[in-house]
Amino acid sequence: MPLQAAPGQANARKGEQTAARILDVALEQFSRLGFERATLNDIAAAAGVSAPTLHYHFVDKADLWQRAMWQLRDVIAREEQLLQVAADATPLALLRMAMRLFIRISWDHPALGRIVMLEGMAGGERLAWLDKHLIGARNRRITAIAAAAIAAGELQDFPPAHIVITLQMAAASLVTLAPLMKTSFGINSQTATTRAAHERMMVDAILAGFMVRPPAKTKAKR
Amino acid sequence: MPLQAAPGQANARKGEQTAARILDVALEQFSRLGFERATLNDIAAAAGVSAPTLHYHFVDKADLWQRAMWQLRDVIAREEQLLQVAADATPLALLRMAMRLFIRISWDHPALGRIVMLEGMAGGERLAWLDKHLIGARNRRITAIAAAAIAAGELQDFPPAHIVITLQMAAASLVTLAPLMKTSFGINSQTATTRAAHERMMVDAILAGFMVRPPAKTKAKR
DNA sequence: CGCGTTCTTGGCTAAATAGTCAGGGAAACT
DNA sequence: AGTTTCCCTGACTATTTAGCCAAGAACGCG
Repeated sequence: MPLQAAPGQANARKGEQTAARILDVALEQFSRLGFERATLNDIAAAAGVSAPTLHYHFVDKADLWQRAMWQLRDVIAREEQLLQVAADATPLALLRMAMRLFIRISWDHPALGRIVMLEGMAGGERLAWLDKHLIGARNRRITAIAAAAIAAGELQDFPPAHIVITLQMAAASLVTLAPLMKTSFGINSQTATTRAAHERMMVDAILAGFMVRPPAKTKAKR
Repeated sequence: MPLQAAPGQANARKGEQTAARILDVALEQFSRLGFERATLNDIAAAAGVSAPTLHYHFVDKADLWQRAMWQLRDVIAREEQLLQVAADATPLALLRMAMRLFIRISWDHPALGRIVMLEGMAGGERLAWLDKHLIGARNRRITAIAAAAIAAGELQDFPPAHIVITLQMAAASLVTLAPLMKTSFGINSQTATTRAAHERMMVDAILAGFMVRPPAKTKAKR
């Protein structure tokens, strides 16, 4: 069940435009509030339509949720593609690349991180859907990369799944918890400088910490 | 607004017992589902009382939420105490200690991590309350420790707040995202072995990664 | 036992929410 | 212009939810 047609089409039927607008709003609201906290009334209002319009374009609240999530499909597919292209690099290089991609996605599409956290801690059918259609394959692929890096002696020997989840959470933490950062520290997570500092930290500290202590030394970067 | 009396008292009035039972259930449900997803009916049912009983013991849903959260006060206070006692250790040692404590709390009181994530990504008045009464002082205290460690040349120079949040998220990730771990990897996060592996990883990889590369070498641990 | 206090409940209200439906307006095609 | 298809809405319903109240049950204490 992909989207009905390519978006942004010049002469897209009018309905598709409003459907797209609704989906944008829905993704935002669902990812911020979760499935039940987000109300159809609010989504409709924010999209500039009235409530029954939602039921014209989408059969259900659940259907709307799935369609909204499906928008993220392209984002993840693109990531997958990039990893595919570089598939002959060393596992460690792949992992570093995956991490950078994850940070980029976290900043450019913060909804994804929020959704994964929200549903990942709640469990249930929506998590099952996400695992099946959005994040499962990707999680397991990156985990396989980590396992390969361990087997190649490039990474310390910890459970690969632990490594991957921890890296993901660490990478997404600043953006996903943006309100907390603001409240507790007065820090605005969305800025480019914050992102740059975080990316540097993830590579130079976190990923470096996972690497097997080098025989001699790493390429001194700073 | 502390709890009405010391719990566990032998001849605690009957009402206090049920109130305590309600608070337990409420903490669980609120932390799993968030404020609005958790319903008073469900909480009452799970606590074995009928709905109006909640309004006898607590004025409001909001009041119930705050009281439920307040239970975590002791947990955090105890942590604070331990850090206080060791206040003369090096900043790095303190930070390592704080991390270990955080991991312990994550496993023993998983509700805390869930709440921080839920409200920390949603923002709003409840996050403000949490910051004021539960996690704000603690966040800023640990951040100060990190800053001291940087100043002492023990830690790489990244924004202390970034370090602290990232460490916390990494420490709590496995337990907080237990359903995701189960769904995507078939891993049960709650087990002691999982926890042990995670703690080892946090110290040997993550925290080690943050440390300033030693002049010669670290005390080879393994 | 008698009586007041503490605790709990069934039965209610008002508000909000997901979802339905018939009708109307706009666009497109003939 | 006429007509068909597409798109949207106002007005409704059923259900769920937080919260209220009066009555009664359980308990403690003289």
